[in-house]
Amino acid sequence: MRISAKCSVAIHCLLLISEYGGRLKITSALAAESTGVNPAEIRALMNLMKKAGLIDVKRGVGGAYLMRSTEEITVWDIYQAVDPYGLEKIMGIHPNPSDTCPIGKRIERVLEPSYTKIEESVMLSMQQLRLSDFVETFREMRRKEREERRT
Amino acid sequence: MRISAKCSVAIHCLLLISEYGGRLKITSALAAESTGVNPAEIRALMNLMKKAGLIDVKRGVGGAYLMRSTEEITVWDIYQAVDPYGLEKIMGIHPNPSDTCPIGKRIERVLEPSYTKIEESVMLSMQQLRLSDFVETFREMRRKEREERRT
DNA sequence: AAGCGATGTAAAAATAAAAATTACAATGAG
DNA sequence: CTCATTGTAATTTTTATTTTTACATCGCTT
Repeated sequence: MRISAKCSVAIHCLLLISEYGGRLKITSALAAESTGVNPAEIRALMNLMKKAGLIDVKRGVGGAYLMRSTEEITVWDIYQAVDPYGLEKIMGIHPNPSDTCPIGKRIERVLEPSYTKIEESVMLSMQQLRLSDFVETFREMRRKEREERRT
Repeated sequence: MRISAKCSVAIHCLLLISEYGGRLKITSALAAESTGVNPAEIRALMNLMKKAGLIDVKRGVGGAYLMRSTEEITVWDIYQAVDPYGLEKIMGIHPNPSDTCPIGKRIERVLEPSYTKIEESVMLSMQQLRLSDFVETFREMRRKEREERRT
């Protein structure tokens, strides 16, 4: 799992729960198999989503369950739960500017307001994407594939 | 320079050119001193911006110069020049999903359209931010500081 | 209440990405 | 021709992240 695919893995897990949670018990072993990611990492990820109130994970018996409808879970909710400092990765600020140079000593404060704007627009677009959108895309995809096979 | 501060360093360099390029020759050594980043990295960064047509860098004699007005250089221009794959860092997709699991084998295609939307919104907000905005913020900041000192 | 299949989580090890450094050929003005 | 400088490749170092291992804990089930 390079360059933070955390959010993708999290969505993958949520889709497993949403689409197969009724029939199968979604354990870390099952999700690990499906995602290709280590069970311990899956457990850590699931645990973060549990703490954020998105899912419930049963100890002892095992299994994960949605705590909200798929319309009530946005990508922003997931992203925040699972990779809270992720956004800083696109726009980090260099840590050792000169404190004698007029630009250097102000650069952080000069960049900050604009970076905040960018982050806000990411937040906004993530808030507009819901787990239900992925569910629909997935189901639509299967439907089409089935049709194709019939022709 | 951790977690891709490339864009920040690039903006820092452009501000040096814009604000002090008339009086000083902006060399990699000078920019390295001001940013706290290695001269070789500065040269690489400047070279990328040169290739993107944002600045001109004189070989032999040295020095960097803007090729467009500060209004005509957006953060998106800079970001694209300097860190073209940067956006993938916020939303990477896990590389080894199961190809037998119904979710696993479709996950990449399920995620992609939404991720594209997010990237487009980042692009849009970066396109709305110009180098001139940073110049203004910088000058305004100095002006206020001078005023404060007078009281 | 013992067994069992799970989770939660810490710690260690491995891996990969990114950055810093070094080095030097190429450049072009004077 | 000299000199300060760029362009760039190669190497080393550093740091972040992931993977793995391990095990205490949990709570059904029998």
